[in-house]
Amino acid sequence: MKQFWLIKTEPDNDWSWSDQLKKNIEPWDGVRNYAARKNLQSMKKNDLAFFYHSGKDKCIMGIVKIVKEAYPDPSDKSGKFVMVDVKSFKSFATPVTLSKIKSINELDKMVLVNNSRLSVQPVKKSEWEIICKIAK
DNA sequence: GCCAACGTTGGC
DNA sequence: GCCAACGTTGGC
Repeated sequence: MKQFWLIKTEPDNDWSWSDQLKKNIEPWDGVRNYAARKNLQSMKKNDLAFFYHSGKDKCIMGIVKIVKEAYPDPSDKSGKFVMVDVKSFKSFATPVTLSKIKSINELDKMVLVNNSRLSVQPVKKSEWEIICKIAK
């Protein structure tokens, strides 16, 4: 069964949606958190993930597709952490902001709302569909 | 193995 | 720029 995710990035000093669009396929490296790693390892090829900007924007910019499942992250010397490859999939006509998400009752259980610090989060199918509807 | 102290993240 | 929340570290 296909699963849904949300991955976060800081567009100013890290990686932005426009960078992602330029590159098309890009390894999602640099995750150094065990909860996030667990989620990365649960990702399956062809799963979809929201691409979220933290910091100034605080909105979901679009969707990426997982094109390669978890494999060792070469930027991690300890060899403990993994990364996946993601491919640009769809750009939202209207980015979905955090305040919008918070204003919707059905979305108040989202990990994004309750644990904003986790950088790789699972998203429920129902939540996914609501957000896609908003973004068109 | 517990837990206090510290550092980092991210929304406001 | 502040601070709350959380994760990690390290001493015991």
